[in-house]
Amino acid sequence: MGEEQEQLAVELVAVVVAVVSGRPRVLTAPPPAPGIPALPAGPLEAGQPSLQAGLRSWVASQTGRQLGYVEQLYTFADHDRGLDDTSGRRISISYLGLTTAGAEGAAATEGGDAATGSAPSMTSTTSMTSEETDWYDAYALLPWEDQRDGTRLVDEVIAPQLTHWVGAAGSPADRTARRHRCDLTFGRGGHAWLPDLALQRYELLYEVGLVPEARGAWRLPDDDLVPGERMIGDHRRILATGLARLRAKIQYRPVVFELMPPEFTLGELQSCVEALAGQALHKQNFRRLVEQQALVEETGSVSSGTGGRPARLYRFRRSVLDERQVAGTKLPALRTR
Amino acid sequence: MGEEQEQLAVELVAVVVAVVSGRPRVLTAPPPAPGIPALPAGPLEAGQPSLQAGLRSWVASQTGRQLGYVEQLYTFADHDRGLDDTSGRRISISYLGLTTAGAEGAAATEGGDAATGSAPSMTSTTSMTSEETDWYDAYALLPWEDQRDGTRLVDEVIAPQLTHWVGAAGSPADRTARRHRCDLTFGRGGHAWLPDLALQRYELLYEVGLVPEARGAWRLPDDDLVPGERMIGDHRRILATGLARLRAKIQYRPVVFELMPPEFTLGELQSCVEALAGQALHKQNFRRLVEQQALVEETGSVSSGTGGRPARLYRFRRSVLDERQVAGTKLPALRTR
DNA sequence: TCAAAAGTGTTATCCTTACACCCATGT
DNA sequence: ACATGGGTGTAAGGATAACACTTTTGA
Repeated sequence: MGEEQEQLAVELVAVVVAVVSGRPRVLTAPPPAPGIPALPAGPLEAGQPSLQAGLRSWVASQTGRQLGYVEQLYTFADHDRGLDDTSGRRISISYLGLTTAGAEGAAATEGGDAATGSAPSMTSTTSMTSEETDWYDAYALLPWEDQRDGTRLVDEVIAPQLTHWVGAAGSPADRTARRHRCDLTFGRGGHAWLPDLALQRYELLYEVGLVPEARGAWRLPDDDLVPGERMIGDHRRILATGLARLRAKIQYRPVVFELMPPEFTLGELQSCVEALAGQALHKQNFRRLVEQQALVEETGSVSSGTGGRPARLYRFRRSVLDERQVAGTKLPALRTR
Repeated sequence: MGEEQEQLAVELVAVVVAVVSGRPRVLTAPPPAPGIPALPAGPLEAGQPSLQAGLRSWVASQTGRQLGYVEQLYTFADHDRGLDDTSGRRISISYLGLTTAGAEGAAATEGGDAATGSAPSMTSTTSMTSEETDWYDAYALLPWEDQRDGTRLVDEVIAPQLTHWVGAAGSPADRTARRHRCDLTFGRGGHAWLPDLALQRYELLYEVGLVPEARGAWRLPDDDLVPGERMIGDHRRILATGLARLRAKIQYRPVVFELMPPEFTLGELQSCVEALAGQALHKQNFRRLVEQQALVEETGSVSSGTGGRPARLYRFRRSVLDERQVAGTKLPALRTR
């Protein structure tokens, strides 16, 4: 095949998620631009036996953390990705990783390519968990994605701006198309809010220019921008991609447990799912669903000090990973608590 | 960030699928090694505004075909990918494309990155559909994936080989693990055959050495290999990835219609889904599902000469693409006809 | 004693799956 | 007439979503 291939720089980017005290967190690396957070990332190097291995080693060296579950997300490579520099094309292969925020991750799980746990870089044995500020609140970066305590942000800030954008369409047909799109992605006009559409929402905001990293003519003046901290380059887009994937995946695969400690109460499990979905769930139905599918088993002991009646402790039935390669874990999107 | 990045070659690979006379077909490019088919592929070039645009132009120039629906599949980049040469690392970004085999594809649909329809290369206006042999029968490449006419191949060829492999495990624990894996991925031992597991099945066969492209010590003698034509490099693995993705996606998104002509009967639609799934479906339920979800609308006319009673013609209700960004198209995997 | 969270029970509704049967055409 | 595929109706079972209610702790 063609031998005149363009030589390119390839970068690995990680969206590593944990849930701490009811909020999803993303692991961030020491930011190159002070004050602007960045995802852990680094160039693909020749010595790395696989993409996953490379990613693991970058995360380890930049954050002192061993990853557990990892899966490939998406490969970005277009020009015009909202990058600050104009250094030509850079290819970013992004991954989604899940851990518990507390302990160091242990064995490698799943993946896609076979990554055995690569040389642990310089930071393996010493538990050099950098300052706790490494775990960035995901909803500080994408605030509109948290719908648990009201929809004020969407109602009062985003919707009016979108309406303005709809009105500014060229033709009437264009206008209806725009309105339709806004209604769907932000769950307005009779449509339900769908947590999975996180990426579409970000892309719409970007297109409308409501987000500071949008470039060129579209970008609105600072006062009109939607709240939410920006990140380096297009890392916020990558984060939205990861969040969307995670929200979708949680509904048909038992991946939540990668975010839980070995023992947990059903309440804690529910609140973890709620944190990810950004939505409250219906308690009884959630419990039934989990039990009915035999995802967990009781440990026998109970957890005290939950504020009320002590709750039974459960552990994940690891065997379902074998039993149910595909059949699925339905943790559905209910609305009321 | 690190400036000492390794320079690498990046390749775009396309799995383009159509369904012709009840069988899924893959578009192949002029093979570099005679007799061994290859997917359309080519290096990423500087002039290409996006990955998708690059892919489209490679497919157009190698096969004279404009793509419609395109989505990113997976990025492969490990050493030891079963490549024939040892020329170091090559990164392959793979895409899944859908078309009707007959006419030239028209407008660009969906994607992920925004690709406007790129310069049509040299082969746009002239309908240079290369010889019909470009469309390779997908089940000639992955024969075990077609379960519609019996399970002889799995029962009589694959299962015995797998049993042998299970027996050759080191420890008893290893043996049960192996058996378990085989039972699940090939739907044996009481488990159902799951069409979505196409990739896992290929990977298992590769690992066991039942496939000619497997390298090194594992590869079994030619007589023990499983039937099925090989492809260049790891293109067969990429094909399996595409088939798995398509089978999964068809169940929750209305992508089948990308494979259908503008007008079709419900019977034709069903047979298309059956071809992809490699499984027969239950007629009445299929019809109800399609109608109930209002995926199609009648055109008013009927198709004659279907062998029996003339069937009503339908067309896809394009508007569902807006209405149902996520909510989904359940075309489920029923068993009986 | 009261708030807070855990946990149980029941009901209506919809979707899935399956079965049996009738209709219209070409040969 | 009969084979072939198109098309309709209906019934059983299970999963979902929503109700209301009881239990056990800490403050």
